[in-house]
Amino acid sequence: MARAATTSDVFNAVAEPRRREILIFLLDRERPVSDVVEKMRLDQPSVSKHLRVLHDVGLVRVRRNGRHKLYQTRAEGMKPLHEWAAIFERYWGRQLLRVKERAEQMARAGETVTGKR
Amino acid sequence: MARAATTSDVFNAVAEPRRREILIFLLDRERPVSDVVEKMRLDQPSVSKHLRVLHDVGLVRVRRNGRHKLYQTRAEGMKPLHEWAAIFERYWGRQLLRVKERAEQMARAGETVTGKR
DNA sequence: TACATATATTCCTATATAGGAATATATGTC
DNA sequence: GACATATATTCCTATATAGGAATATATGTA
Repeated sequence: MARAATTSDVFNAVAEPRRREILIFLLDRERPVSDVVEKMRLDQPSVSKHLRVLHDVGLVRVRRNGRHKLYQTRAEGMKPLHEWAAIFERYWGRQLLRVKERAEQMARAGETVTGKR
Repeated sequence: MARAATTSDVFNAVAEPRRREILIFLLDRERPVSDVVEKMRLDQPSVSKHLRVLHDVGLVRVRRNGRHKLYQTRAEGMKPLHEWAAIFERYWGRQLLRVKERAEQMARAGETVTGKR
């Protein structure tokens, strides 16, 4: 099996660095595709393709304004990713402490019980 | 260009659903590969390969215990992902409000100015 | 309608999987 | 050392890109 499609979920969509940049760029206000092209220094078709992926997974919204299409990041779309990452938050301090404890324990054992290096 | 390597960063590593499952399974304590195999219902080589990716990006730690290797999630490794997702947090409520406002505005315009439906 | 501008889609290719199958490596025990 | 157990690596294949090139579609304007 190959990798899952980039459009299969938010996780896959934001795996691409360019798309993460685009999301930040479109976070504070809506902008036409041409602005993204200029900012990203990517060809227009590439930008359109990235925007399509982001739209498919609900990370941007679009509306037409004349011949422009205005894209903006849908911050709520990031919730699944944020909530998932938050699961790990409560383990940060705790785990660092435990690893440190074990390291010290092993260091003591090395000093007093064996000649282990 | 193809997609970036799964080992290029945390974002790419967690794009794979199985790896996300493994990370949760290994979050509270260290476990041998065989436990992961049993839990995930994947072949052992597949699990080893997933663990390799996770280790390469710093999302798990390993230590040998006899002929077992004990893996555990390194929660701190998730920080980059968590911090990046957190950027979007402050836009959640705000954006929802604005979109609602504009929708109402357009609705009013449709009622009073034109016959637009 | 003809034309310019803005954006999207299609076609192409090199690349990187994810999992299955087979095999290799490492460690413990007798 | 011989053998069993635990884990890792290699080889294989189907699949899905990401970007470049070319083209198609949509909209505004004269």
